[in-house]
Amino acid sequence: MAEQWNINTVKQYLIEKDIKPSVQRLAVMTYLLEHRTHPTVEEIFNDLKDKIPTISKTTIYNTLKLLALKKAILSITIDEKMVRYDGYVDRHAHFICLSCGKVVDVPLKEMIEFPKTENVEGFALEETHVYHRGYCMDCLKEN
Amino acid sequence: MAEQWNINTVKQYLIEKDIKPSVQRLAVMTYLLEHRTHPTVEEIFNDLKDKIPTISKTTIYNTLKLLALKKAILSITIDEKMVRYDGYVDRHAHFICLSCGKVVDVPLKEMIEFPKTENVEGFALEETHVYHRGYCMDCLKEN
DNA sequence: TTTCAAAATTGTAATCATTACAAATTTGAT
DNA sequence: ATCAAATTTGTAATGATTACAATTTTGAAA
Repeated sequence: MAEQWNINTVKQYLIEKDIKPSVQRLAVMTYLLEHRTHPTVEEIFNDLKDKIPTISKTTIYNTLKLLALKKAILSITIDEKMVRYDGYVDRHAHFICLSCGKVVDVPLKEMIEFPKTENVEGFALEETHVYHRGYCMDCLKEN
Repeated sequence: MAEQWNINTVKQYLIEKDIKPSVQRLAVMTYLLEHRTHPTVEEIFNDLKDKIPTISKTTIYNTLKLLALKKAILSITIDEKMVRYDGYVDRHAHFICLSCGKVVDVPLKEMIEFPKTENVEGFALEETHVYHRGYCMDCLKEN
């Protein structure tokens, strides 16, 4: 892993993004930086409630909505059932395995070119997502 | 509109895609070819029940799932709440207005290059989607 | 430090898209 | 005309997300 996060660097990151760094927000943001699995609300909640027993699922929802609004994280709609979240906001694509549901990052260099949002006329663009669907190696081997 | 569809050409299209053309499947497929609004299940159901009063929402769900599986249509997960559907399966991107929820097609020529799915190593890729989020002209004018 | 209003968090109840499932209907080959 | 398989349908269940009101925390001013 290229970067190393501690409580102060994460706190600083949130402040830069105009987010007041509460204990819960720090925990969610840190979780997403340390778990590059594109977790769901359920997964984040289940893991965080061990460290912060009083945390509620509504707070996870509120926090993720705020972090995404402030562009500190990405919300990923690649899965038809649940929204997934990504703590890394640099440009990259995503892949979901239609068999096991796993979501992984796809480096940009494996694509010809990331679409230039600036080139779409007549709209004020906020974000662009590239999603791939298919079957991962692990699932392909099993069948 | 470049293409003109009638019941026979749609029937032929379904057969080509290995889908038995029932009345309901023809109605859903025709609806998607004639309404390029990326409708939801609710919208399709509400419009079709006038022509086919006995049609059920479950059939709409079943049919859309089958059509998407056979790659006769696209299922679009650009909207966090509901899946939307597109009767056109040629390569193009989508844009959703974060204000009014409208989903429109974005021609490929407005992007540098559509990502080449063949270039992603280690996965068997089925589909690739490019989604843009932002604000449409109509909503920008109002604010 | 005390006070107090604004912000944040929490728990519960409601919403609503989607799915499960079993019954009813239709289809198509014999 | 028969009958099994495929399709359609209606209802009930599921489960992610949101609404909302109550509680707690924060942080500035006295």
